[in-house]
Amino acid sequence: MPKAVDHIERREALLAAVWRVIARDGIERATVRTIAEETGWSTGVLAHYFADKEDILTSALQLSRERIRARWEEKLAGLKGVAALRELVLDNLPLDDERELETRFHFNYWTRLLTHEGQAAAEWRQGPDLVDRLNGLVEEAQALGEIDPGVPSADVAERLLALIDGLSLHALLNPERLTRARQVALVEREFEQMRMEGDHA
Amino acid sequence: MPKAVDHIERREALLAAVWRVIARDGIERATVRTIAEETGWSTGVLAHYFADKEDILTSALQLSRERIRARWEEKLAGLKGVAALRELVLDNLPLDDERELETRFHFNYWTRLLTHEGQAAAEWRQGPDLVDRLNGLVEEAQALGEIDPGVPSADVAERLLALIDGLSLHALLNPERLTRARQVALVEREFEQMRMEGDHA
Amino acid sequence: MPKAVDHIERREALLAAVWRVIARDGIERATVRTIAEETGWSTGVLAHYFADKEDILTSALQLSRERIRARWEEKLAGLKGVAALRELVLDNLPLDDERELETRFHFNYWTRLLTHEGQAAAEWRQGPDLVDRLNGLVEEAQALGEIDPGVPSADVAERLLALIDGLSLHALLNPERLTRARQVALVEREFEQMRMEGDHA
Amino acid sequence: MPKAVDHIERREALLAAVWRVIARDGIERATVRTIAEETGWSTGVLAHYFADKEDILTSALQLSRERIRARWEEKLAGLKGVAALRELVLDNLPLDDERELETRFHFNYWTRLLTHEGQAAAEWRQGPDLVDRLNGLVEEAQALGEIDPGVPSADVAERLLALIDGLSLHALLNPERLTRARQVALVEREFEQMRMEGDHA
DNA sequence: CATGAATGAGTGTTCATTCAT
DNA sequence: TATGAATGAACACTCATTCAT
Repeated sequence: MPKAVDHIERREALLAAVWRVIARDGIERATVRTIAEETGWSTGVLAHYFADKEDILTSALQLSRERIRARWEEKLAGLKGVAALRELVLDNLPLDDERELETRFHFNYWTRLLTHEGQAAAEWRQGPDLVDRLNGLVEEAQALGEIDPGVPSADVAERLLALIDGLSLHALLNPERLTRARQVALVEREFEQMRMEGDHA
Repeated sequence: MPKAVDHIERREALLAAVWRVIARDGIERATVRTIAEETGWSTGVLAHYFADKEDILTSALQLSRERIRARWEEKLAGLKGVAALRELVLDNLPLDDERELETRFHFNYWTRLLTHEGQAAAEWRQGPDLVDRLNGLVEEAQALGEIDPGVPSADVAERLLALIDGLSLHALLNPERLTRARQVALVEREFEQMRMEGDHA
Repeated sequence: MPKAVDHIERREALLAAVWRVIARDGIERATVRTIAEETGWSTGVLAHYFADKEDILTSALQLSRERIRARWEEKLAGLKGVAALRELVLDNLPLDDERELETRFHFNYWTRLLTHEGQAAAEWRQGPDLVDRLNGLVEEAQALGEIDPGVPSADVAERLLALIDGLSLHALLNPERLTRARQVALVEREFEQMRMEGDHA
Repeated sequence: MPKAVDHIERREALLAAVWRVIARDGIERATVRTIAEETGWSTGVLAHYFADKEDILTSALQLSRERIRARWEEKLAGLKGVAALRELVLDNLPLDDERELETRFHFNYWTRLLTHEGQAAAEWRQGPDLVDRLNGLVEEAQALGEIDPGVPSADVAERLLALIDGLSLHALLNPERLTRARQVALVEREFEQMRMEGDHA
């Protein structure tokens, strides 16, 4: 009998290599050969676990999303309203190496989405429902009287989402200007203001 | 006497073709041959005016930036403080087809920037200095008493920049959710709030 | 004590799977993996019984030839001269699905034979000695006075052989034009004529 | 200006290389690389003149057919009935090196047709209308009283076609047994017999 | 100045083959 | 004896780049 291989584990190891390659070299340079090199195996191995290059990429995205979602569950456990919201926003910034890799990875996907427009875009587009999650927590915070209920929750959520991805992008592009500390500080100020508005009203 | 060819003019004509191709077919499809066909010249002519395909694309980007900057001058003429700030933010959102293409193009470059870090990155990075411009106008608005002078102008500028690019990104990714009208509405609300805070203080 | 496996029996079972795959999917699609799946065993097992993919296919061919020869014995039993000749010619036409597959397969090999001339060509070439068999029966028929003894038997045999393979080929290429019924009719006419010539002389 | 290239001439030169490769190595070994090597150019050149590998192969077939048809016109000029028929049959046998190459080439196509069944088969299938041509000449010969008008012309044509391809095949497979002289002799005997039958009736 | 013929490295993909278990 | 994980060469195809004309 050949070596027993844990398929799921192996798949995840391969996909992790995909993340690294894309984060490091960009999705354009993420060829099957490059990915194979990063995994330490030959190109043929990828054919065992994935139907297609497309399948490789979408699987990598999917796994990443699952991990992120799992992390949310963990971090948000026991938190409510603004406290949860704050945690969720901070979790989605590239504040450590792991999340910086994630951020690079996802930006690359988005760019691909923008250029390949039309293809299997729809599948990729359905992100980790961050907007919905933000929206739910905003509503919760409003119900708890933590923030101004006068502003539509969707607007607050959309602004937070824009803030997250805008800060993430510039943090990657100009890490000297937008240090991790600075990102946190800006988010804190944002939440302070949100609370103030709530008090104000 | 050789045919007198206005290099600059010709270059711009060629770059205009690059834009048309990208706008029509997407960046992916913008091969040297496709671009050459669009210009009406042969592929070889591109070699005369550009070193590289890379050079073709970066030149197109640069030209785009010059045009954007020129548009700013025009739009901001006679405006001051918050009014100018508002105009500048709105100008940087993908609110018409031209700017949507610009945004798409710039995102593409930013992603490349994330990976090609060593090389011509520095050159690309010096973008249309939007942050500085935002910062200057924020300071102006603070001096005019339009917005709260208690908040560091750099923070306000950074947040606006994040908002611009965050909204831009999501507008491209989810045009149904983040329609042009919605983008404008969200920006208006932002400025309303800024003013309120100013009043408040 | 190792499991006792009847090599010959197993080999034939595997080759039967080869035939099924080819009949179902075509020679092109008959990959080692496909064949292995059809056998119900793993791909590795084929390596035990065959040196090569080439070996798999030639073995399948050889088995086919043995079966054909066995079929001849059966069909020609008790027949002599023209009657036997007629039966032999008809047996070598693609008049049912099994023989159509055989024909397809043999043509494929002949074409390979045209190119691989040096190597195992000799081995392949020694086909089911159809010419010799035809020749023998023609001589028999001549001896029996059924057909004109004036024509060299080798010529008659060669023409019949050409007829067989020419009709077979076109039957596969243009099954609408050269239906099975039409093939039989043409052969019958040929034999009628042969007899007439015999009578005539 | 770059070297002026006669596109048609170049195309034909490339296609001649395709013939040579297929006749020599078989259609399976006729890869784009092999063909390119035979042409003496790089693989990229083939991309200039042909859309596809499929296009390369079908173009090669088409050109070959055109040449054969042109040769018919030439050889049959001024001939009628049986004389023309005889010439046409002989022309389609591999009686010189050129026609042997053609025969090898076409047999390879047929085999591909048999295995790839279903694809662009229809296009390839429409041969150089040899059957129709044979049929026409048989009718002519019957009208001229050269051969028995009692036998359906289609049957005679079909038999001649089978004879042509059957002999061709075996001439390639067993050149020692079926020499060129022997092929001619067999054909002559066939025509003698046809005439005899005509007289007889 | 401009051409476009020619190059050849690089792409995703398939698949016969090998071999440790 | 049998497995199937792993290999890596070969495939058709794309395309930026070069350069003789």
